[in-house]
Amino acid sequence: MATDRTHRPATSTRSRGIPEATVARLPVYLRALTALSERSVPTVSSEELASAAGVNSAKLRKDFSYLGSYGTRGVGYDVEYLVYQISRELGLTQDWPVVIVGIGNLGAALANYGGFASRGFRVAALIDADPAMAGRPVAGIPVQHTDALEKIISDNGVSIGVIATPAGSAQQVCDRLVQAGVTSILNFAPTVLSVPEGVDVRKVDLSIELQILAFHEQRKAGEDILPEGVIPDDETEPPVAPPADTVTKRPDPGSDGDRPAVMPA
Amino acid sequence: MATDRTHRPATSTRSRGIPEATVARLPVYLRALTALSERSVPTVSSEELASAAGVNSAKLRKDFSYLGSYGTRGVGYDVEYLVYQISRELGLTQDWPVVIVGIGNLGAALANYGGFASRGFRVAALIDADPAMAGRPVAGIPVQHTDALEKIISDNGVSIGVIATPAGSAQQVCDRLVQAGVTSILNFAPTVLSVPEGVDVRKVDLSIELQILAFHEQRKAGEDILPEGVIPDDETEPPVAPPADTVTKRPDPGSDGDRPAVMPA
DNA sequence: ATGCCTTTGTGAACGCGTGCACAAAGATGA
DNA sequence: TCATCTTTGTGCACGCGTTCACAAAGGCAT
Ligand SMILES: NC(=O)c1ccc[n+]([C@@H]2O[C@H](COP(=O)([O-])OP(=O)(O)OC[C@H]3O[C@@H](n4cnc5c(N)ncnc54)[C@H](O)[C@@H]3O)[C@@H](O)[C@H]2O)c1
Ligand SMILES: NC(=O)c1ccc[n+]([C@@H]2O[C@H](COP(=O)([O-])OP(=O)(O)OC[C@H]3O[C@@H](n4cnc5c(N)ncnc54)[C@H](O)[C@@H]3O)[C@@H](O)[C@H]2O)c1
Repeated sequence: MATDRTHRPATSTRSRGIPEATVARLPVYLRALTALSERSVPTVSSEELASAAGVNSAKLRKDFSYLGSYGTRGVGYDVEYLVYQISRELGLTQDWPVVIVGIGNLGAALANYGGFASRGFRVAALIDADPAMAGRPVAGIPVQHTDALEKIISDNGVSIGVIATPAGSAQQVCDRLVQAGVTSILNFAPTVLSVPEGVDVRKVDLSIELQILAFHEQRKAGEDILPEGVIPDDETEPPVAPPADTVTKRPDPGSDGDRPAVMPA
Repeated sequence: MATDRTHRPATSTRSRGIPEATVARLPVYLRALTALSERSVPTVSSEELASAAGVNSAKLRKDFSYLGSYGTRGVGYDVEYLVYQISRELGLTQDWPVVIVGIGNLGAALANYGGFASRGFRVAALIDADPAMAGRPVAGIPVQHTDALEKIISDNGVSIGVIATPAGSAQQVCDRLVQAGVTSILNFAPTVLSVPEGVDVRKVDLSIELQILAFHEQRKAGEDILPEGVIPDDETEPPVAPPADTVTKRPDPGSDGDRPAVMPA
């Protein structure tokens, strides 16, 4: 998963009784169900659907139980009916205008993404700070300048924004989006966005995903070489030099009023 | 979070003692630490770093405790040293050749992504099935035809592959990658990939992210209308038409194998 | 009707992840 | 050397999420 709910530990967790983990799986079920629907399959068992969605059947049944009892024992679930129920639960029965800010390589790719409009999401506008891009159509939609951001959000009643600007501009763009009324943000920039309570932020970070894969990859390689648990589990320091001379202990306990240590927020 | 570890419940979970949740946060810490390092900040307290990374300080300290005791009580953590330790733990001290398959809108954007090479990841090759793209340089790297996939993987010792092909081709491409020796896959196609044990798959799914945001967005809207907690916490059916007339309870307990209810998307 | 067979819905147990709160460690200054 | 102050490292408790296992429900055939 490239995303990761930013904050709201207790709040969103109990979102109306449906566990967050379940909410995250509903789209997956929906996709599988839609495929079945297109093949005119009338019903599916939890086992079959779970297999298609790549999850445990008990988990799937429990997930559905949060929505209500929509299955028929001995038979399974009605595909069409379930598609509707999940769509409704996810809020997909209504139209969600979305704005994409930062129409560079990624932003343009997102704008061209077909799966975007396929489920109730509509690209209401493409916004970029580069004056040279203003008016230029991308994916059939003319790019508008950042100056119009607030008006666009307001006029279209946009509540979901996608940030695809460089990291340095992300927080600033985020602030403007939130100020203008956006309450859900999908962030592709490699930055931790800080938003006021009530605003949801999900992030997609390619770099993080690769690093997580690298971690496991390294483990696999390590295990191949060291099938035995040679040194128990403590190769922590041996490899490199622990804090000693490098930069760590700068010899000067005195005043040093210049470099104000860290002092972040 | 747009990604989501596909399977391996017990296996990867206890990866060498470091919890999966911690592994997923290490890249975030690393990014914050790198920024501090560039500003020549020598040390940080867990509180400051946690704030920059957007997490709880206790969580951060516990995360670091899995790597060893690298902090100094009363002072904090040595930035440079921690950058090194985390990099090593994530396997970033080595070079990871990566191949991107499917050089369309998204694949091209990924190829152009600078943050790619910044941390030990190197785009070893760009692969596409379209003969017309063969040889065409994208981000300075010539696109190669799918026919050469196996040889490319093998020659470069690639163990990480990125799939950016249409959903329909994803599983097939995945199979070839795995067959050729890739053991970690980052999948951007909206499909559930099935892979043999030992292969890691992480997925990035824009559509799912938006749907999750829509769910919460819908809740927010609903709460605005119903400020009071009228019915305690069980508005499961009241809000919307429960199985009754709409399409819900198709009035006919008998057969009726035809057109079920609504079917939105 | 009745019994069999399939599949749901969920109680209960378990494990992971989170966050509090604090003892211990170590730096700093007298 | 000793007291004080800061910040780490972690024991502990709690809640969410996962999975097992099974009773109950319902379809279907006889
Ligand atoms: N390209 C990828 O595959 C990829 C992958 C992961 C993450 N990202 C991240 O996504 C973001 C965009 O990547 P990219 O490759 O498209 O970069 P890019 O440089 O091609 O595009 C960035 C665009 O944002 C615009 N922009 C800059 N500041 C702005 C502002 N304040 N308001 C509005 N628009 C502004 C620029 O004019 C430009 O068009 C970056 O943060 C990058 O790290 C990209
Ligand atoms: N564009 C986005 O923003 C975006 C967002 C989320 C998900 N996705 C997904 O990413 C994938 C790619 O999206 P896109 O917009 O770049 O599509 P695209 O059609 O622009 O590009 C797909 C590319 O894959 C190549 N391809 C097809 N079959 C192949 C095969 N068997 N082997 C190698 N290459 C093959 C095609 O030649 C084409 O160049 C799709 O699955 C899409 O659903 C895209």
